[in-house]
Parts: sequence; C-alpha cells; structure tokens
Amino acid sequence: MIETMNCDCHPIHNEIIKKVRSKMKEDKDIEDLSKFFKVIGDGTRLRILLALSESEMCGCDLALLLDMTKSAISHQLRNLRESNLVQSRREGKIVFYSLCDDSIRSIIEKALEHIK
Amino acid sequence: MIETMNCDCHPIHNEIIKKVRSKMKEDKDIEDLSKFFKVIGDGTRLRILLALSESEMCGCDLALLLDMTKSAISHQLRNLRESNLVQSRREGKIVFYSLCDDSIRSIIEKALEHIK
DNA sequence: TTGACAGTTGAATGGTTGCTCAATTAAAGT
DNA sequence: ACTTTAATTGAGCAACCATTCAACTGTCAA
Repeated sequence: MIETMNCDCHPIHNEIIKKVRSKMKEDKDIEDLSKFFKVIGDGTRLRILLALSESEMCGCDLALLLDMTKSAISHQLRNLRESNLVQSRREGKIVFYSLCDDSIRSIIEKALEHIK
Repeated sequence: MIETMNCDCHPIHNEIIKKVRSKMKEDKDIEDLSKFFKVIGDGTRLRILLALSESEMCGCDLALLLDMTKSAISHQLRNLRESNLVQSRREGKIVFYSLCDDSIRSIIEKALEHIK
C-alpha cells in the first residue's frame, strides 16, 4: 500500500490522499515552476526584470539604476539569460538587454494584486 | 548628479535611466513581491500549495503524500502560514490546513502557461 | 599600440535556508 | 495514570547562493 514510507506517520485520510495525488501536476512541471519562481524570487533579479519591462537597457545602465557593481549585475543577467527570461544584443562595446517575453510582466502584476 | 555611486561605471544613457527610475515600482512593493515569489519558489512549499488547492488536508496526510517527515512539513507549513498563504483549523488531535486565498492557484497556472 | 571602459568569469566568502534529530506539547483512548 | 499519535519547536548541519574581488576579454578612439 504505502511503498516508500520516508514519512513517519500512518495513513489517516486515505481517500483524500489518493484523490489529491491523482490531481497533482507532473513532477517535471512542479520542478520547472519552482525554478521559475525561485529566479524571480530574488530582489536583484526582480528589479532587473521590472526595469527591462520599461525599456531595453545596457548592463552599465542597470548597474547605475540599481546601484550595484557591474559584476553583480552581470552574474544575475547570466542567470536570467539561462532561464530564458532575458535576451541580449551587442552594439559595439555595449550589450543591450531586454525581456524575452512580456508575459512575465503580467505574472508580476497578478502577484502584486494578490499581495495588496 | 549621481549620489551613491556604489556602481563602478559612468552614465551612458542618462535619459533612459531617469525614465525607468520614474516608472519603477516602490521598494516596498518589490520587496514584498520577491518575498512572495521566494516562498512559492521552493519545491516542497509549492507542492503543499498545489495539494491544498485540491483539498483541505492535515499535516500527516501531507507528509504521506509528499513522502517527507512530519517535521519537515510542519516547518514549511509554518513558513506558509507566516506568509499568509495557508490557514489552519484544529479538530481534536488533527490540524487541517487550507489555502487562505484561491488566487494563488491562478498565479501558478499563469506561470505554467508561460513556461510551456 | 596604448589607454579607457563595457562586460565576463571564476574563486572565495558570508549569509541564508531546508532538512534532520531529539525533545516537547496537545488531545484522545484504554 | 499511561500510551499513542499528530503536531510543534529549536539546535545543528550541509548545501546553496548572492555578492565581492581580481583578472581577464572585446571594442573603440586617440
């Protein structure tokens, strides 16, 4: 019945557990979701995303805007690029960053409504 | 002009920085938002929320469903309670948990659409 | 070719955090 | 009273992670 038993207790409401288990999303989806929320769950990365939702910007502008070192910004931009939230475009010395997808913005707005 | 200068570079696109700064959300909102996303950006907490969005459950059921110790679950439920995402109701020995607000569910759904 | 500067990178560091473990509380049954 | 079990709590630990620091690359202009 119970196979794994890493938990340290006995079944109480077996029907509910079965029902919920059958309706749970797939592990892969949950993992992807939590990764996504983790990325935007950092103050620096969230501020970068909010800034880029207003305008394309270069790394140096972002460093000035957020009052952080270019290095710190660059590390986080790398994170955001690898998560497919941000894309870059080089123009001479300067690299411009922008959002891959505007739907991020609406997710953030929805969350803000929820909080308030 | 530039007061703080923790950053290590010079203004490039001053007009853009000014424009974006004027449109940025308030610090308090950004902080609350990142805290919110951080809470749901953990696999265990996200699974608890998804389970509770299907049915009210007690801690023991959650431990069985997610194959984790009651202690681990309890610690995360405390987190979720303090973030006002989850509420509890005692019935004898058993404590039942449920979502404070169903809007969480729609935020998660929207994020899932975005990912796919 | 030399200097200036935007940007990247990797190692190191300091703080955060999720889980385990052991002890404890609360409620119910015998 | 005693046992059982759901649930909570705090300390401790290991893993993770955001930033710093220093070194480096790429591009442009003098």
